[in-house]
Amino acid sequence: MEEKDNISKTYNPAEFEDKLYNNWMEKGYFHAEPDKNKKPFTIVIPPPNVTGQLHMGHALDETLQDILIRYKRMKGYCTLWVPGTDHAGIATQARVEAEIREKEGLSRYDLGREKFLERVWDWKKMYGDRIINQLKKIGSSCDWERERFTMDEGLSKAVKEVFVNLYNKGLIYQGSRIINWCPHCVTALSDVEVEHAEQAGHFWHIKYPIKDSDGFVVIATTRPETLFGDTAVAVNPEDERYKNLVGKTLLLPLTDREIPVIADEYVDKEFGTGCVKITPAHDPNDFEVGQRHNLEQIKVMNDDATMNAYAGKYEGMDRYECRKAMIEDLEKAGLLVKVEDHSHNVGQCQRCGTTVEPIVSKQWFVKMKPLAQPAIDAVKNKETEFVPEHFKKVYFHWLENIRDWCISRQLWWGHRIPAFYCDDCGEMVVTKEEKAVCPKCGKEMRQDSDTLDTWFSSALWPFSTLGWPDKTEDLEYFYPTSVLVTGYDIIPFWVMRMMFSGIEHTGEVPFKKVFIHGLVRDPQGRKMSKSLGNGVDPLEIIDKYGADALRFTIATGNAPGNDMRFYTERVEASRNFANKIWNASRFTLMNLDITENKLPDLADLQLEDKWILLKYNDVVKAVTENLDNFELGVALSNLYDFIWDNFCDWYIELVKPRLFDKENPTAKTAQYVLTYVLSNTMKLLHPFMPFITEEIWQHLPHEGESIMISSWPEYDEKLNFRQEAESMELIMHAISAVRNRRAEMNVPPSKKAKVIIVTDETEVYSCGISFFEKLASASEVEVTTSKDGIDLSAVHIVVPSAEIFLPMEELVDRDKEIERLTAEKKRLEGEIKRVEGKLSNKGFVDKAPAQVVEQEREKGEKYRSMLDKVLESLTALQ
RNA sequence: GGGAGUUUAGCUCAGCUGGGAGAGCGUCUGCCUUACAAGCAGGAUGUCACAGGUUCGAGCCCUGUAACUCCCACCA
Repeated sequence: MEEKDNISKTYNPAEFEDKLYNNWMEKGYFHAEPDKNKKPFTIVIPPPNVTGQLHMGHALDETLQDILIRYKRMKGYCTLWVPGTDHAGIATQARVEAEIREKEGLSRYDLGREKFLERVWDWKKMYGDRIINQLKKIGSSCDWERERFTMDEGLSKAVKEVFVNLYNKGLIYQGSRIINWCPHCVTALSDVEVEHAEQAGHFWHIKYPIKDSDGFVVIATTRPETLFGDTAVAVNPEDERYKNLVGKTLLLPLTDREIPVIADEYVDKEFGTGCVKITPAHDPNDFEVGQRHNLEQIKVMNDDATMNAYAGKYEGMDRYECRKAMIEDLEKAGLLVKVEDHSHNVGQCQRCGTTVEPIVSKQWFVKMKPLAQPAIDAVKNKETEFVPEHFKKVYFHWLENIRDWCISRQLWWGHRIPAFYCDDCGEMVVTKEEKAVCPKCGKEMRQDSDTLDTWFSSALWPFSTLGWPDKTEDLEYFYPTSVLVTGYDIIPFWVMRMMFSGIEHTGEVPFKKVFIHGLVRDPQGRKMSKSLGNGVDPLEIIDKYGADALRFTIATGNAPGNDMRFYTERVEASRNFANKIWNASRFTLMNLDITENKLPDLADLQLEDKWILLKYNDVVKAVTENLDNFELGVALSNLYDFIWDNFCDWYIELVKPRLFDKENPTAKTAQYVLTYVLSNTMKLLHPFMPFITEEIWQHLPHEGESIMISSWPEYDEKLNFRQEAESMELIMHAISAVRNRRAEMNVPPSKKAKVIIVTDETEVYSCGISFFEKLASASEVEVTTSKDGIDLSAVHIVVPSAEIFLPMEELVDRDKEIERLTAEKKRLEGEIKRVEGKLSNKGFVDKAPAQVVEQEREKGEKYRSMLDKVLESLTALQ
């Protein structure tokens, strides 16, 4: 829209999106500083991984946040949207390791910790901006001056502070527990990082000979290779079959070890053989049994899941190789009783899919129970509310069943655990300092080589990004944040952990609302994923259809919290909507010779002006309310309907005769109304479609620099032209009815016909004469109160307020007309019957609200009067 | 074994606190009407999963059933 008379005929977003975004950035509209005269509205972005590339999930997440932020900004809040990225420990490290291995054939151990970390930082510098630039493409109005990274200096400080605090409170501890070990990533994982999948496996029944006897017991196992770590066989104390075995000694097959038979409640008599091999170092249940019976823990695997020396001749084999080999050996030795098919749940590493090994290991843990309770209470007390509300059930379910959080990772990329050890005396110190000296022997201490779970730093994101632990002005003003926007899949990883962290460390909930959305799926309903290759690249969509079209698609067509399927066809429809807006604006601009944007003198307003202003006023109210209730999709469809159906299809058409008639004194009024309504509608639409709305707003007469810092339209009581709008709608209804009849009779628009309107509302219909001429292809319009002199066998249309006659004799097919009127008669009779049924129901009349009853009465009257007219017409035809 | 969600037009989905079933896409008819064919006008298509219940009135509330999806869970 460079020049008023040189506006491109179709919407071409590539021409202006980047230009507008850069301008917004240069002007500093995204930046926020604490402003005591305004209320704060804060969102922190769910930080995407530095290694990541923008996908549809991000596009959805960012769009929703941007809608809220832009809306609140226009509403006059001091709005801050904090952007940033996450270091994503495992993912990033794995990525860089793979690259180095591929290009140089080296492993991270070849490089050493320091050199390797340099390489990761190089990688981060190179690719860290990529995702940020992609976020900009969809129009995100983040305060880029405040961009943060989970491993930058300030956030690292917060991480240490939290670790030391929790340690001092006894909420962080080190312990040997069964953890999930990924042999591929070579690190411990927390429970949530393990995904369970049903897998077909086997149940091997193996004989364990009883010492000094010919007897044996049979145990059933799905994991025979852990046999080398067995330190007992357990039976249920109530199990009569095995009572006399308890206390006996068994010979562990393939080894020269002896293990006892013990009794423990944990064993289910009904399952398997009723005898369970106990491997405390490789199974969480066995671990607990082992604790109760004071059994030795024998780890039989190395960190890469190859067998260690305890496996004897199988040492060095991979766990599955070993399994195969030992089963063969057991069979040869006659110790294998049988093999059954058995499917069971197997844990897999969320990142690489490798089957995790439960393994006993010394790790750091966060004690969860004391932290979980306040986080549960805060949601119960509505200090933080979920939208949609039902997601709080998921949240409660997690927190109520929570177990301690394993936070140490055997990775190099991440926050190093601030614990130091003295190699001489074994002393340990936890401190925020960079270095530590042994308090006992004065020797320089060695820092723990492990790093923290990435989510440990993410959990602090809402306050660490605002300067915590320092008491900054930002923290004071912007915290707690207003809304957190994220997908339901991330509730256990992140939402929950931010909640208890915020409450524990700042004494306040980190956000007042959690706005949960669903997942973006492919047209078959599958999750979009790299391996399936079914992902749609948001950047390609933006290139082709524009960011606004993508945003529209994503923000509409589904309810909050539900998954959505992504169809390119829907983006096309969205782009078409943008094109519609574009052309309506072109039309407006082409017919404009005013330079001010203001409401015209209300006394000059015509019927259609009042109608569109009322509709506009209604849409202001609806959109505002829906945005306040997080019903973004509903708000957007309010705008879609208003713009397309009301503004374009009706108002522009209604106003054309005036605009094109230079003599018409109300032509200017129409220009003012067009400008006012269009310009304000662009404001309402701006949070959803920021680019096209800015572009159009700039070309219309306006005040201020940019639509994005203009003020949000408000409902205006003086535009509430209810009665005039009703009159206008009578006319519109009649026009539609005439169009309908003409279409049914296949009358081309070029063939004009006379229209005679018989009505009591002559004043109203007289106002509508020009509309009938323009919109209903009328050659001449006569408005009268009497049917005298009208040929009643003409085409006859009955609408609630009038009867309309189209004297087009050559087109009237008598039989068809009778058929149609008979059908209409039937329909009206049906309606009348329904209404009368209702009204004769005493229960309805007595109990339904008076207003509803009155409505029914009016309907009844309307139908009866229409029926009379139809009957009259039928009589005349026959 | 627990928990959650979904079930509405051919497809994908809306339907706010219960008061005559909607949109987009697709489809059919007619239109290149000086903003827009990425368009205009008009049309067709639904036992709102099923069975009960509450109510004057149920797509919406309650109970149960079925199908699908997802999450959680240590039966070796």
